[in-house]
Amino acid sequence: MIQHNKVTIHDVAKIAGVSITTVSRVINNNYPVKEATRKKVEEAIENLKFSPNLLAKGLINNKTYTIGVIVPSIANLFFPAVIKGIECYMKKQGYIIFLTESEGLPKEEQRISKAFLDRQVDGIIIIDPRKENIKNGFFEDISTQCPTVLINGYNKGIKCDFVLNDQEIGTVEAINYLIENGHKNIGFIRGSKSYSYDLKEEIYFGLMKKNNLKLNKENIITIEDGNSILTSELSRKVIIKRLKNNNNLTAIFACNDSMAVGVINGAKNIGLKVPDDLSVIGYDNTIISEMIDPKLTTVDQNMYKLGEVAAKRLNEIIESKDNTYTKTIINTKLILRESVRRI
Amino acid sequence: MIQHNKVTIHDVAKIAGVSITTVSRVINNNYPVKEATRKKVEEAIENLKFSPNLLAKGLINNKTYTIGVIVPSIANLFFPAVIKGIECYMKKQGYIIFLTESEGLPKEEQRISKAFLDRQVDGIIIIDPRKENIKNGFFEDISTQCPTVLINGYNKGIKCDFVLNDQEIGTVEAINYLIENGHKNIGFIRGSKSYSYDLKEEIYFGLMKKNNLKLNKENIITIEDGNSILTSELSRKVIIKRLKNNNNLTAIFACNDSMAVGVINGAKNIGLKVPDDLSVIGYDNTIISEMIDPKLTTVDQNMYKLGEVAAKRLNEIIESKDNTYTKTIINTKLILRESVRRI
DNA sequence: TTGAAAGCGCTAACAT
DNA sequence: ATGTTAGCGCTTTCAA
Repeated sequence: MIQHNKVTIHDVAKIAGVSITTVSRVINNNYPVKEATRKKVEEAIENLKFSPNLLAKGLINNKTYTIGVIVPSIANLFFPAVIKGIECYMKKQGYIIFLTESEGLPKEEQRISKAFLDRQVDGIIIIDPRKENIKNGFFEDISTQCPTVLINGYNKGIKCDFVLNDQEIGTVEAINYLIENGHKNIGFIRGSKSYSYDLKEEIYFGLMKKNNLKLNKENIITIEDGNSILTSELSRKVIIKRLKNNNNLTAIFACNDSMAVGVINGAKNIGLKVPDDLSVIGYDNTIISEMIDPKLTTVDQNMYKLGEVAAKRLNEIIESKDNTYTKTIINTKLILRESVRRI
Repeated sequence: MIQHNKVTIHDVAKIAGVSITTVSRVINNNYPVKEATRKKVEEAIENLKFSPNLLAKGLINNKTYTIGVIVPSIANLFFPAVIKGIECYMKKQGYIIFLTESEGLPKEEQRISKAFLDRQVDGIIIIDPRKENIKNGFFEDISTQCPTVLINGYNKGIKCDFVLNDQEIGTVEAINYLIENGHKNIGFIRGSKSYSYDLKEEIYFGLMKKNNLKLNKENIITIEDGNSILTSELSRKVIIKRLKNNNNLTAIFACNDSMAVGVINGAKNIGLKVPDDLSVIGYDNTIISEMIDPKLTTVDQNMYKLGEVAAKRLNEIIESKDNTYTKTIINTKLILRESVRRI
């Protein structure tokens, strides 16, 4: 590619017949410039289609109007909503976003964070950060070098800014809803490794106990990959096996919508009607919950707001309005649709 | 936020007791350095946790290892797959990606492109670029300033690099498949404004004619927004209306999977079984096509590959291996699942 | 109101 | 093999 010689502030100065200092003053409008001079400079800028090199500016100002965002995967139904929330907010502040996928690998999170730092980003947001990197102090370290906000990850005693959805309340509401509707034999389907699944399972146990409902290990169904393109299909298969074996369940709580979809399809496959024969409740309120038949009753994670609030918080840190570490909880909301019935 | 003083090449030089030039040489490994000196420098780098400022490097080298990607919307089922294709390829080459949403607005595409240029990106990829900005020469102009590749947008006579999926063949195969399966009354559902819908409709008309099938204006169903969260629901409503009015259709071609899902759900709502009473074929092969019941027969757009090929092409341009403009067509593939039956 | 000059952190001749 | 110096494109003292 033959690179055109980029026009610089020098070219503008030459054409306008002034010094580069004056051009800079016109551009940034931060020192008095005689009106006539300003006109000349503005014309030169216009004619040459000059636009300042932000690398050079960044080098001096220690400000790039750039932030970095790390996400496990973008080809997924809910992370994009969070990202959208971040982007909409930051865009208004004049920022542009580096977006990179970690594929859920702790080492990748580290590599990417460093790549961001090298590029002098003004801030970093990590969506669904790996527990490992929270616990080992990696993000605490990054936080000291650059404003950082973690979305949907948390560990006590770690000095970082956290923004979380209220998984606890969300899960409680969902499972209580099943119980209130007369369900006693409630299954629980989850992915293998994530703080989120552990937390939800804990709550499930607690509520079952509290309501004197039968706790059966067989009712906990775990699939390997809870968060990929395969999740729905894995869930479908496993649920068919489970229901064929021993179907005493009247309802299932799924840790996310993809699993819920798999459960619904699996139930259909073996001739069970949802919600007539089996009630299903999901988590996340992704777009799929509107598309599936029956429409999915699920917990709205408020992903967009999660992103927006994290961005807002990041902006505060960047602008030094606040230098304490905070933990912000975003409320969830149970969305009633068609996949749960009263028995 | 209290910014720590960042450690620079000077600090390393001081600690190692050498000049900054020597440090630079060790880092870039491009000039001979005595082994002992190298050791000293490497130790200093290690101790200070030095990492070079890429703004400064970029300023000199005219190379930022950064590319910009513009996409209409990220909260969508198929763009993320394209982006993933781009990211995976570019990541291997050491690049990092600016990702920004245009919300389908031509002015935004322009604003963002300029923001990228100001940040000295090494290249730009636009997914689903607005026709307006192709035709008015905007992207042609950008192409002269910076390596640029357009995905799924095209106009004759415009000097740009294009990467496209073969919508023509894809549509022909899909509709022919319906015809081969004995369908004669075939409906067509589309969004309102996009080159893509026009093209598909044209092909639909052509094939119907060619096969002496009845062409009925009523069989063309247009919904306002073909590409948003609302698409599926809009399609569901409109199809219910259409089928209730006058149901002579045995099959429907949907311009994308979201519409197809709406059609399937609408059919179910009024007691029609898919594919027993109505066959449905989609376009895109998004994740939803596997999740819906029945699983959707659709055209695989090969979104990942689309992104990958565009990235590869961009890389070629950046590395000056080629300075002609090319048009690359990615083949599509009909994916047979469960939503079409022979009659 | 304007300009000269130093310098942001780095690289690359050029010199030694 | 190593260091000195100019300079990438810009901002900001300082001086005029």
